Amino acid sequence: MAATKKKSSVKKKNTSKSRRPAPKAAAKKVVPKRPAKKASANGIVVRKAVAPSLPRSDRSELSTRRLKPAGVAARTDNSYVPQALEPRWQARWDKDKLYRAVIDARRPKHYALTMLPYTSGDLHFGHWYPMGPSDARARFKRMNGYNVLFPIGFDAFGLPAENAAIKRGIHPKKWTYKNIENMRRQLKSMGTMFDWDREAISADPAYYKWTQWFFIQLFKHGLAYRKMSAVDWCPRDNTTLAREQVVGENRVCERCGTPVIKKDLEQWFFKSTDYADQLLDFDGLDWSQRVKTLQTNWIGRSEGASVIFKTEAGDDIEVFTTRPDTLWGATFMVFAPEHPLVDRVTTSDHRLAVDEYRRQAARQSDIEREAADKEKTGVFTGGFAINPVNQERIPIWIADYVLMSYGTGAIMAVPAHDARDFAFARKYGLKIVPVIQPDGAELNGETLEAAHEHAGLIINSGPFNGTPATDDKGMQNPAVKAVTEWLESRGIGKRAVNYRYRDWLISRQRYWGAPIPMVYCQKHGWNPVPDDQLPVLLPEDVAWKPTGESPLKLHPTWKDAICPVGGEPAVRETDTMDTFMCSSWYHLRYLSPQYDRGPFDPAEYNYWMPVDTYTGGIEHATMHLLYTRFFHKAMRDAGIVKGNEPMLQMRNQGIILGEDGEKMSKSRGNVVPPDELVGRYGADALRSYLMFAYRWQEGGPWNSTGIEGVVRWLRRVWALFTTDPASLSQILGSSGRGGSPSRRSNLPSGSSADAAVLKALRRKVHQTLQNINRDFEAFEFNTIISSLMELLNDMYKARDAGALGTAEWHEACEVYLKMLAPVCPHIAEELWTVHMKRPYSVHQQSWPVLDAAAAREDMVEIPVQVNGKLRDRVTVSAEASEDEIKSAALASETIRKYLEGKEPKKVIVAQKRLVNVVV
RNA sequence: GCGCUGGUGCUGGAAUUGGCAGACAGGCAUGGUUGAGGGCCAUGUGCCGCAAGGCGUGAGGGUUCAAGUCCCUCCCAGCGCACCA
Repeated sequence: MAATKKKSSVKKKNTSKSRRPAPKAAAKKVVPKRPAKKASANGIVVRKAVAPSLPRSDRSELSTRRLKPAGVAARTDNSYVPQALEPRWQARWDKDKLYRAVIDARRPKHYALTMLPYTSGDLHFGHWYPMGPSDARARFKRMNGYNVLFPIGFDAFGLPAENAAIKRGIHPKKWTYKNIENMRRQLKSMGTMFDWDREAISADPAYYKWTQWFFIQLFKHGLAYRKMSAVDWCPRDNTTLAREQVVGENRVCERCGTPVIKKDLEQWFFKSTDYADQLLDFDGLDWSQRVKTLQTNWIGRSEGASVIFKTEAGDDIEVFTTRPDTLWGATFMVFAPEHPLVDRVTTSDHRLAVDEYRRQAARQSDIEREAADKEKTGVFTGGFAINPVNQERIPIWIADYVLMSYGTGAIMAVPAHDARDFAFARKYGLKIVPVIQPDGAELNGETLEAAHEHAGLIINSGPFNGTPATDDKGMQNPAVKAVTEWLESRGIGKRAVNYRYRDWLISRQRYWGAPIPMVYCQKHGWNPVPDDQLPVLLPEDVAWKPTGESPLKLHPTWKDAICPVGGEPAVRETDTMDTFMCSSWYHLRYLSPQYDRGPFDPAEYNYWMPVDTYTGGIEHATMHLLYTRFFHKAMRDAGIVKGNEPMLQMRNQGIILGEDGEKMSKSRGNVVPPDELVGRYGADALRSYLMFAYRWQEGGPWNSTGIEGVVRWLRRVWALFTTDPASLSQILGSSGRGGSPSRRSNLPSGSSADAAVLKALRRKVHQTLQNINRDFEAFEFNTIISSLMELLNDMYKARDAGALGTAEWHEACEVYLKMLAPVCPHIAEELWTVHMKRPYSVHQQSWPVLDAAAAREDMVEIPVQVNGKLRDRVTVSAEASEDEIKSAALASETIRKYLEGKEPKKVIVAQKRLVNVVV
């Protein structure tokens, strides 16, 4: 995925909080939280030693009352040292190919996909944050019996790599592949279950061969075309950009923030607009409303009518309007300055002014021209048009608020009911005729102060007077519908739909990308390179610094080719493809990265596709996520893939900000380097902290003290499972299967726990399991960790109450480590395999089965309210009837006191969970 | 302007379908353990109040026995789109 670097300001949380009195807020910003501690250059607190602090946790354990006599003084070598055990397990899993995913028709498949990283050099929190939890969830699915494919690869082509390479004077290829090596190591250090045998790199010839092949398929199906047009050009990166890569009010380059300019160029486009309506259909997609809305707005569909006006000379002027019901109020027309009919309608006495205005408009940048608050300007052409509904002769103006790029470049202006037209009419003294009368008002064009853009009854409109018009645009508006049908019956207009969406511009005048596999000859025009000549290799001996010309064009021989049709000398296309083309199909390459008879092995496709869950950033909503949907639909129509959508379920994580609440960036010095944190706390701690500290969809600022919480938790986990040799032997002793939970282990236990303690322990275990099952499915990772913390706290209490050595204790330990395994794969493996001596690997165990009956409470504490206010609680059996609960509540002395002898008006027993007494 | 999110203690955040607001952590405070420091353990910690008690999920209203949750109006913040006819 191409890295998106948006300049937009970063989200600030807690609005209500930021409204607090200024001094406090200011103080909060300035005063460091931990004044006494030394901070390193990157803002991370430096402890005395980078290595884990020594066997402290153990010692603390020893100091607890119960364990003191246990005679474990020699245990100091047994502390939790993630730095030692994590790499050991990673190597073992790797060696054993533990996470290799192969087709297995007997098991249900689960394709878990996380957005592939861009090869920018270092893994940062932008990668950890989505990948850690995605990995945990993939592991959860795997333990639940799914055959899980969780692949990874690298988005390796593109501008950022090329720019970085230029800056350093290294060849982009060298730079990129060096980064990949480093990133691979970092991804492994996270303890992820990626199937490395399926790794795919978009800059490998074996990969881009098929990217090129897909281009040719699009071309063959009429979906790739070349067109001369005014395209967005980044003057700094020296390349064209897709509409989607131009962002913000100031229309800047999405990567470098430079304002883009327009340039007339002949470029390759994909006809993505053919799929506009299908892309608006999210049926069957479990995606967030946010992404669906972003895509819907981006496509910008509007329904209305196209209406044919005539010039006095008889030329047709087609306009698009969402409000054909206001046609009778169209008192002038406005053309975009570039409109082809401008020359023909302009009269000689207005030519000078018109030409001058057009020159000015052409000189202005898009930014100036599109500024919404700019006062509208325009000039009269001297020409007139005939309104087809009432034969009125109306003046034609040109103005730069009408865009050639939307609709037809000409509009009918209805000043009485459109704010822009109104402003224009008032400024230039044009006629204003109201055609929609709001309830109880009498609009007058002379005195109207603002356009009336709301509902009312149609007036001044011949056959439609009296028709009610609503606020709705499109055919939901009865007036629009009626007028459109009338226009159609008379042949002067028809129903029409317009989109904001543009075709996808994919040509790039840069070096580091997949060459566009097309050849041009004078006789046969543009033709695709034959399949047996793919890939069109990207040459390495090229001066790849951007000059504005495609670097490949400057190569002495590369562009020389033979026309595949007639064999004449021909020229290769020297532009490369937008990297978003590479990332539109990477999920398919993962299926069979070595396959060379097609982009993917059909057998793999049939088993694994579609993607079941997709995770990644929302910043790609109108880019990658829209492109890949378009790509899939186009390839479906070409018969290459199946189904309507490539990714069924998607969840988007938020962003981790720097500790100062600002977006992490090197220049701000607030970047938190994951490698350093792994070195200090271990991957398990980092994984679980990132899950615990935020609502995953929200993200938030990094907090270097907050991580201490999960570090403590993991030390306590370690301590519980390792400090007491008695518990260890008993766990081993009862580890044979078939031990019914209620049966005591027959090993010497010294257990003093009573049945209630054990029952409560088992209840808590299964309640936790129930919650964790639910939370994994719902991507609610923070409560998974807090549930595990809660259970651990209860296990400590149960241990202190003498639960050690019982079957319930054994079950709790086993279930605990299985639930911990997806979240903290290393510590769970170590405790499971080494300390509990259970069969390697914990990651190949099946998920614990929920005992719903055990999770149920048998005595419940029921809050009793009087008039909705909590006054007392009564404890009743979970089986108690509503009547029994009611009498128990009314028997309470506290409640009787509140009743003051009166009879309650009403007593509500809510789902056996609460009693409310109404007096 | 339009659209989508969201607003809960000092902080991050919990709260299945409307049913005990503040789980779990961080921070802070007090005590214990320790040669010291760190670590660990225990207890406390929404706000007001001496207390009884009252108040409390952005603001105001409504529905309901009961509202963080549903409805209406508004405010604030983030993000997206934006002269789109």
